[in-house]
Amino acid sequence: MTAKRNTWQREAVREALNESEGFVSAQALHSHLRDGGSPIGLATVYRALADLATQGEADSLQQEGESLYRACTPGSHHHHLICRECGLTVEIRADEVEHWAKAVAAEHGFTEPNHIVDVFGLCAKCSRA
Amino acid sequence: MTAKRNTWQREAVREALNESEGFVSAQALHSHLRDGGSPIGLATVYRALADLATQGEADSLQQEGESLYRACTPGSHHHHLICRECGLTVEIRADEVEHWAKAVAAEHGFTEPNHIVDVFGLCAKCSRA
DNA sequence: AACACTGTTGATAACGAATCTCATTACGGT
DNA sequence: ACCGTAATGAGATTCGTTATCAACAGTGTT
Repeated sequence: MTAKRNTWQREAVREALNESEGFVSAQALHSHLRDGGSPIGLATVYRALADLATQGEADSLQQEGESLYRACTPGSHHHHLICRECGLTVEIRADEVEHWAKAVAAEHGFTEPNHIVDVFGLCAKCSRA
Repeated sequence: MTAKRNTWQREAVREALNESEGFVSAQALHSHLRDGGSPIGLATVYRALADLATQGEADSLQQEGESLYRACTPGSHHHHLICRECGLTVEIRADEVEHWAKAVAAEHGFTEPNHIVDVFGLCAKCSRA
């Protein structure tokens, strides 16, 4: 009976992730938690984030050689519109793109298609500055 | 008169990149060059690849914490269909996606939209195995 | 062709993100 | 309360990438 246990650390990471606007790095999240008085370890934050991503409770993307994470609505496939400046993130559904990806893959004989689709830009607020 | 100089090292990297099928890491390219008898340094390979990417002669993507590079047709915006197994890569044009990305960005007040779009899958050959 | 100027190279050190180790802790069922 | 074992965490380790800096080599000039 290998069972997954519930620890306050995992919950702390989940909460901290939910409080964060936009994508954050594991290290940033760890610092934030420590600043908040939590004695949580860095390795644990990495593990918790990896788990959350696996379970579909968090999305991740790679930027400048590091992984960034963000809480997301579980069970729904979606993509992100991200502000390069402030990190503000909007979830976007894009059925057209899903179909396109699948079609393009099939067209070239590829199977089991995955895809990475992210849009970066400057949000309205940052555009004015 | 700050001028960029032509060295055999840069040319060697460009050639090695053109010979490679699919995306390769800087380290892999360096090993390949050394195996071929070239005494080129690792740092130089990194610099050359970064330059090529900046000049639009190479595309790069991040996978599992490392940057991969590939020669590409300069001046043309395109995306990639990549085999997870063997690395075979196909350049794909996708005007629909370009428009979609621009539209979605504008819709949410975002300006200067960039986007990352890559499709992964198993190519016909690898699908059979 | 010799020269000087300066961009480039490369061995190595340094850095940083992420993972591994392993003794200790603590969750969860009995 | 007890036990089995998953989870934790401080530190060491791995690994990709970048910085350092003295030696080198393109490039334009004389």
